[in-house]
Amino acid sequence: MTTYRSGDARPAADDWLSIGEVSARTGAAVSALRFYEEFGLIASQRDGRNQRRYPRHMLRRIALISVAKRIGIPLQDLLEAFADVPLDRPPSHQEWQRASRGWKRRLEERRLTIERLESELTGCIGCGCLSMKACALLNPGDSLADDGAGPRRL
Amino acid sequence: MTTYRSGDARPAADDWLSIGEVSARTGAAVSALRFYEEFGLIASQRDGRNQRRYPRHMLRRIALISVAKRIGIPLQDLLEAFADVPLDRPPSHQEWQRASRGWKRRLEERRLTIERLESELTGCIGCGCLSMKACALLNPGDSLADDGAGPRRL
DNA sequence: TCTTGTGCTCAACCTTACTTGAGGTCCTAC
DNA sequence: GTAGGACCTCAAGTAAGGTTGAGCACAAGA
Repeated sequence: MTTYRSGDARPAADDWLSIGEVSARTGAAVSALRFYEEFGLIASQRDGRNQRRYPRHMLRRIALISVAKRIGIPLQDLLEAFADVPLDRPPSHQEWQRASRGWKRRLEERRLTIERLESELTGCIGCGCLSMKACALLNPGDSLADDGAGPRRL
Repeated sequence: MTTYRSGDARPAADDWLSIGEVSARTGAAVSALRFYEEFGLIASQRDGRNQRRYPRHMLRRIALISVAKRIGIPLQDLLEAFADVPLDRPPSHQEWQRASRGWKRRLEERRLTIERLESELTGCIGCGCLSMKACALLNPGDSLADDGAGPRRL
């Protein structure tokens, strides 16, 4: 992984960061940043030497991408989540708010799935009933056949 | 996707299910079940015609795998999570409990990450401060350089 | 002048988690 | 007796999310 520490390179201008600096400050690999750019999730401008320069507001965007990655949200979804957040200038308060509402919806869904599974593990397996039929989470479509030989008690 | 409806085939014996039946009852594709078996996550016996037969307790295991998949837990992790749950017989109450404790730890970690991100979106972006420096979640390593041109207010 | 550091492009490769396809076996029904 | 359905194996393909490597450019320092 080619990740460079910030300080190895001087900023070209005060408000623009090199790819190495962005990598050091966000924890995203240089190659990942180029990949995100190609994917359309982030954007950069080029300096006189054809090197990428990132405005500071891109750091927040990249940080959000990294967090989303940690919890397994696909990049395609991020593209939609960021749809109304501009790439070419610092987003306004309203723009972030609009985007964050979409984010929250996605996060909430994910959290609820996990919470259901957690309570299943406590309330169903934990209690020892081991019932497949009674378990709404493990039978999402509720479409079990009921042909005999049901759940067994130990 | 080759998923068969239960009822298309008759069970060979009351307590053993064919791969098609298991697929219909768990929602997992037939090809996925074969893959899980090769991976070591599930197991089957063969009947006289070399066809897979699954004991009923395997349904629960597969259901848990499907749920874990929905929340993005890698199969490798499941292998560890299931390490002490036997494949060859219905797991005992204690065995499920031991395994479920490991599960709960993993789930809790994931849920906490999501909760932190949710509260960030409300408390930080939502409030409009847009502060990169003050945001613990977006700066996990807390390793930001502090070279001027800080977060901007709108 | 030569090396080192940072950056560039493009193509190939990698891992995870499966799916698809080719070619074959049984069994049942028409 | 042949068609169809469910199953088998093994090999190859796919999509996501990158990483790695080759080959090159430019700038600064020893």
